[in-house]
Amino acid sequence: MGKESDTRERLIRAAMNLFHARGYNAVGVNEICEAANVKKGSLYHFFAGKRDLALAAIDAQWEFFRDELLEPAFATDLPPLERIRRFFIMTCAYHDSARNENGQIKGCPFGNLAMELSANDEGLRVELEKIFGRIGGYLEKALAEYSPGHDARTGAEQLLAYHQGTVLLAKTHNDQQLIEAMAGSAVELARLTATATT
Amino acid sequence: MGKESDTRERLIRAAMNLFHARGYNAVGVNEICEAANVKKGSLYHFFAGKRDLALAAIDAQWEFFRDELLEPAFATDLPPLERIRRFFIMTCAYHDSARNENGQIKGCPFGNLAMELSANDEGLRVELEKIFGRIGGYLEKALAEYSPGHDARTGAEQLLAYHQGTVLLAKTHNDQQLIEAMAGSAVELARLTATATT
DNA sequence: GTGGAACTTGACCGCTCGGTTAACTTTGGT
DNA sequence: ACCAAAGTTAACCGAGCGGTCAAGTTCCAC
Repeated sequence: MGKESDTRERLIRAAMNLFHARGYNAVGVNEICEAANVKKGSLYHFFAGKRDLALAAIDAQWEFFRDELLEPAFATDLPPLERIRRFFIMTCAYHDSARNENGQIKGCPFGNLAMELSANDEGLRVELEKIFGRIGGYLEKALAEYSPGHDARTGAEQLLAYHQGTVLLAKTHNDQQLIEAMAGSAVELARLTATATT
Repeated sequence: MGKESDTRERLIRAAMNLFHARGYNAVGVNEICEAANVKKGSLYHFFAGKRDLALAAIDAQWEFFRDELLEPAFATDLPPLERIRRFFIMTCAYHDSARNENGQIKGCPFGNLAMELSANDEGLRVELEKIFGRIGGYLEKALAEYSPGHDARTGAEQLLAYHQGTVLLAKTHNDQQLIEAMAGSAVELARLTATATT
């Protein structure tokens, strides 16, 4: 019966959750192993080290983020700009439901790691850069559909920055409502750049 | 002759620079002591611990940020919205000149720490929240001058989010030019919210 | 059934972490 | 000149870090 070991998956899931909740350097491999109910030797059987596990965790986080947030938010049942609004609203809802044990908002899993690790690990920096590029792709597609022929790429980068900044502020204030409150201005920002002269 | 020991100040300066360059958890007290040319015992003579030193470093960073960036950027020699543009441009120039040894952009000293520590240390979270509030105050003042009677507070929060997100993206792409490129849209965002109906 | 790879386990490694201690030197008030 | 307080120094913690290893167990192809 295809009951292959799920050790590897448990490790990735535990690492994903712990890194998101508390950051890379604040979480030790022992803690990850305990959370995954896996002995440390097994971790080093499947992964070259903590950093390698982090790469796998980032990948898993991306798949989760794409399937649970990006794809639903940018589904084409709504007009383009309303998808962007929905992206912000769903981000707010997620952060509300996925708080830490201490009641603290976690923030963007990619933004958190990008801030903590970009200056220390070029490889991880590039990996997170790629993920931001993919998120930007969703925004760009919506903008292009809203205003064909315009420079959707730049507008997407602006909206991505606005989204990241909003989540960072929400985390710092520990108030996810801030994200939803910014949804309207995000849409206006999108409309503005899509109709700019340049 | 008033040659009081500057040990304490050297520690704060070293901690400020190292925490900004590589983050809180990635930097050890030994490294800080070496950089400050101070023995560890002296650190614990002046500070209760690493966290306490971090608080002092955040305070020093704030004074630097205020004097070198905020005050010059928001000087009233320019009209309100142009001060906001100058804030972005000066942020870009700063990040260009203050790169790490490895050529990597450091990012916002407060945003970095807020992302890394907000979920782990409520006290530090509140401290960084206060600093964001002060930065927002500068933006709010400019917005209020541009459009008296409007809700400058909300607009300031939006611009602060946009600024933080821009710096995060610049750090992740390791390209400070992105910040300057966003200056124009920041001004448009400011104009937009200052003339909104609500 | 047997052999070999995949996987698991727990003991163990060197190292660095944040922090402590006690003895010493300097400093400033009286 | 004296003394206490302030500051400095180097040796020293226990703990936890990321990582290793060799012996065991499970699993599957043949």
